[in-house]
Amino acid sequence: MNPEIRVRFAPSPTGYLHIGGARTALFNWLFARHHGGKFVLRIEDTDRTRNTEEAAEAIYEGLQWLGLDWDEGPRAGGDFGPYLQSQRTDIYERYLKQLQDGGHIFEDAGALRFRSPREHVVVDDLVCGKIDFDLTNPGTHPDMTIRRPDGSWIFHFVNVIDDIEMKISHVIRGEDHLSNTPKHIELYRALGATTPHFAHIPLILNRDGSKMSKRDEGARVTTYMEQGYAAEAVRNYLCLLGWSPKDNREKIDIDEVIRLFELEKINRRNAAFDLDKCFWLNGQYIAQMSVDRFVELTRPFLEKANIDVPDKGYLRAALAIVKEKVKLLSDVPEWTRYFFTEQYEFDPAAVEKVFGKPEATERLIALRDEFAKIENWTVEEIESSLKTLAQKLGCKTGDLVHPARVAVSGRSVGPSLYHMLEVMGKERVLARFDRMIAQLGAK
RNA sequence: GGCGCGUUCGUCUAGUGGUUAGGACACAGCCCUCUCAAGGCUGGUGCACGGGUUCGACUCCCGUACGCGCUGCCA
Repeated sequence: MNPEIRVRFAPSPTGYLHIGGARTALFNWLFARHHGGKFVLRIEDTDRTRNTEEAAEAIYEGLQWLGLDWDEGPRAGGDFGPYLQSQRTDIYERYLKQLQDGGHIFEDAGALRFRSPREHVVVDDLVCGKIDFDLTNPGTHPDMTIRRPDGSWIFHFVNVIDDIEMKISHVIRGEDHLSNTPKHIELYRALGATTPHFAHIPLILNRDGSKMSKRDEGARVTTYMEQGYAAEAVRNYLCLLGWSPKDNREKIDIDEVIRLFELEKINRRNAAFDLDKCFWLNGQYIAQMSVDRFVELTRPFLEKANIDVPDKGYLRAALAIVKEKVKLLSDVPEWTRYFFTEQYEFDPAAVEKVFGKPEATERLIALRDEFAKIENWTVEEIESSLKTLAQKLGCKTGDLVHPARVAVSGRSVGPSLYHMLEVMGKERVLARFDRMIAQLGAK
C-alpha cells in the first residue's frame, strides 16, 4: 500500500519488555499495518556496561507474544541492517566525519560534542501539535555530547543516524522524548537530511499517577505471560490507553483497530494502567475464545502444574465447561485438577458446610442409587434424575447438588454440576460418590 | 530553578459554544440461579481553580494550582 511509510521500535535491552515500551511498539505496529508500511525493530545497545544478547531476547519474546511482528530487524533481516547498534559503528564514524567536516563538532574533555546552531526549533508533532523550542541559550540547552571519551556513542546521535539510514518516515515514541526532539532536528539539519514526522504518545503511569518503573506490578510484559493473560486481551487493553475507537467499544478486534488507527486520534494526556480493567477484558477474551484456542493456551499451565492428561477428548470437554468461569489461564489447573486425578483434595470448609447436617449423607446415597439407573448419561438425564429425586425427598435441588459437587470435586465452587458430571462419566462419578459415602460412614 | 506537555466520574474514555455531560472497569443493591462467575436491572460520584470573550462556556483565551517529562559523557 505505502512502502514509504517506515516506523521503528527502538528499545534498549534492559532484560525485559516494559509495558510502556510494548504500547509504543504497538502504536508503531498499528500505524505501519494501517498504512501498509514497514515496522522495523532496532536494538539500541550502545551502552557497553549493559548486557545485550539475553536482554534483547526478552524483548523479542514479549513482542512475539503480543503478536507484534516486525518486518525488519534482528532475526527478520532487511536491507538496512545490521539492526543492533553495537554493530553499526562504521556508519556512525562516517556520519561523525561528515559533521566534523562541516565544523559542527568540538572536543570537550575527551568527549565529542555537537555545536548547536542556537536557534528556535519548531517541532510539528502529529499528536502534540506545533511546539516552539528556544535553543538560543547555551546555559539552559548545552551542546549535546554525541560520543564518550571511550568511543561509545550517545543515544541522541545514533538514534538520529539510524533513523536517517533506515529511512524512517515517522518517529512514534514516548512523550519523554518530546523535549529531546528539537536537538535531534538540529542534527538532521546539520547532516542535510530530511526530518521525519514525529508523534509523541502519552506515557503509561501507575494507578496512582506515579511513573511506572520496572519494580511496579504489571510493568513487565512477562508478568502477563506468566499470570495467564491472553495476549490478545493485553494488546486490546493497550490499544485503549491513549487511543479509542470513539464508539464505546471495549473489546475490539485487532484488525478493526488497524483499520481505524490514526495518530491524530491519540490523546495527549498520560494514562494510568488499570489492572482491574485489563483483568476484566481478559475474562471477556477467555469466555469468548474458541475451545481449541483455550486448550492451546492452557497447555503450558497444566504442564507446569504437573497435570497429566492422556485423553485429549476428555481434556477438551473438561476445559470447555470451565472456560467461561476462568479469568486467568493460570487459574485453570486448580479449576480442573479433580477431573484428572482421584487424588484431588477436599476443601475442609466445603465438606463441613455441606456434610455438617446428617441428611446430606442419606441424600448422597439416594442420589447415587438414582444415578446408577441412568442409561443415557447426559446433562438432561442427570438433571431430570436429580430434580425428580429432590421432589421425591421433599428437599431443594441445592440439597442434592451441593453434596454431589463436593463429592466429585472436593470443592464448593465449580462449573455447572450437570455438565461436570456428564464430562466425568457415570463410572467415575459413582465411584467418587461411593468413596465419599464410605468416608462419611467411617466417621 | 528553566523549558515543554497535560488536566471530563476513583481509573480508561466519548462529547458539544446551548447535552438530563454518554460508555466501560471498579464499587453498592436487586433479579436470575446448584456454587462461583456470567448476564439483566438500578444507584452514586466528574468537566482542577480564578479571570476574561460571549446572550450563553465543560467546550475559546489568559493566569494559577497540580501532575508528568526534559534539563546526563542514561535511553
